[in-house]
Amino acid sequence: MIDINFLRENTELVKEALKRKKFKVDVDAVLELDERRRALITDAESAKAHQNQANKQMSSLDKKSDAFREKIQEMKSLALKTKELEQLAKKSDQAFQLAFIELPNLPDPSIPDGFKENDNLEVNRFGSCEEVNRYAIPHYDIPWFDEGVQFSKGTKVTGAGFPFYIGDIAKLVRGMIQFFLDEANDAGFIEFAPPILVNAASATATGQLPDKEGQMYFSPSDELYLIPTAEVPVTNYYRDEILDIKELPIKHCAYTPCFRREAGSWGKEVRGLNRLHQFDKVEVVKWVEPSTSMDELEAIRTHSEGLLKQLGLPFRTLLMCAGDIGFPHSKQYDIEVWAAGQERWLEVSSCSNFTDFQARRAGIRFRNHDGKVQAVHTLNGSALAIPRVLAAILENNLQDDGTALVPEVLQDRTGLKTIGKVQS
RNA sequence: GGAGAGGUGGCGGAGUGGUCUAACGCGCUAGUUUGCUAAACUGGUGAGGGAAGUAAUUCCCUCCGGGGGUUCGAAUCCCCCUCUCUCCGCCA
Repeated sequence: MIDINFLRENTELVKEALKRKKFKVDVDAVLELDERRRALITDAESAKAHQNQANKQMSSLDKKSDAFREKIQEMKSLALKTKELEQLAKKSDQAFQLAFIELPNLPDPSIPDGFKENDNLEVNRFGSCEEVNRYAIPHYDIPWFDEGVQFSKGTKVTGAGFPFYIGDIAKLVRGMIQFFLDEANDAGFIEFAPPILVNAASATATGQLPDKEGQMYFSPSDELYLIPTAEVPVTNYYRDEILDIKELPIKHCAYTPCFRREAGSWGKEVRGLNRLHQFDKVEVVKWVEPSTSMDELEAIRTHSEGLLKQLGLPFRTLLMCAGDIGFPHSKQYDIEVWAAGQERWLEVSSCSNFTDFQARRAGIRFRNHDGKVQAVHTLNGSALAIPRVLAAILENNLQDDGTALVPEVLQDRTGLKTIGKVQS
């Protein structure tokens, strides 16, 4: 959530900033609820204070005296009135919280305006997508692809979008996970192996709830959500804690499978590995001192870009426009890999600065140099999402004999130099 | 899954209806003393929210695992949930 004090004091500025995002909000309604809530809280608290004081006097009275009996009668009605006022205050506070939590984070001034894909600003590019590999074809059209990534078996066992990876492809997936984790470790991210089911409080803290309710798999009997990204359990590790400023920045990474319902986005654009309900991803997460967070965002972006460079895959980095970034995001880069067979860009990483939005919501704070408790800034980045990287490797690295060259950094980890069958 | 015991501040730990403004100890911190360190002594030491003030600050409300209840009044009594420990069962 944003800072309520900032909202009260800079209402117009907040309104203008939120107009840049795609979310419909009614700032005035929130402020009205806030005022109403505060008035009712003041009423309830002064009634309670009065009652407390009267109660204190009672302890000095003899319980058997008439004075005590009289006082009790008086107190009964006082208590009743206090309870009523407290109920009103509680209800109005809940109404406020409900509306307040629907306000998205403010977009950073440095990001471009816009609501469409081509409003995003390309800020970096590596490799060439014009220099066509004449052997490249879409990964799902590669003759041996169906054998290595078995959608039909996955559909039988689970449903669409849950493929089996077989043999060398499975090894390649494992090798990538290993490579990404090794790189993150080398960059100072301490590894987590987190739970992949989370409760509603966690999903709310990181901003998946209420905004993306329908996008997560949910187990009603346990009231647990399957994580859409490792960000959720990893960020919540420090929920409701006050961190020591000397510990900052805290850096963690985690490999997890990720689960997304992707309701309503099934179709031609999502063939093969382009979009799955379950996929593997390595995520990096940081908790930082607020003044450093924009630099830390650049560091995450550079880290993720470095992975693609080492894999030798062409990519571009987009600075996302205000209308295209997520609910809790302030600034976000998307990194897209070039899939030479499909001749399209595939998003393989999203690097985000949530500023203090997530941290305030999640109660992750630190004691600043003045000794005051303040929300940290949280950031995260995919480093990287595996199926689309796999798709890019298969497409971009196809050779004249029909096999695909395994990137050098993965060769030792997998024991493979090439993947697939030689064409007969 | 069954039985029992528990969950109190940063930590240990007392408290079984009003004097809890949570004792006492440890830790941390400021000061005094001191050639330095240590020790001793003295004071301070949480979070969230509300009101007033430019502000430093002051006053108030809430918080003893979570939620609900009883009561004029709950850390304390009742109900539900949850977690930890011990024993038993089951099990990758």
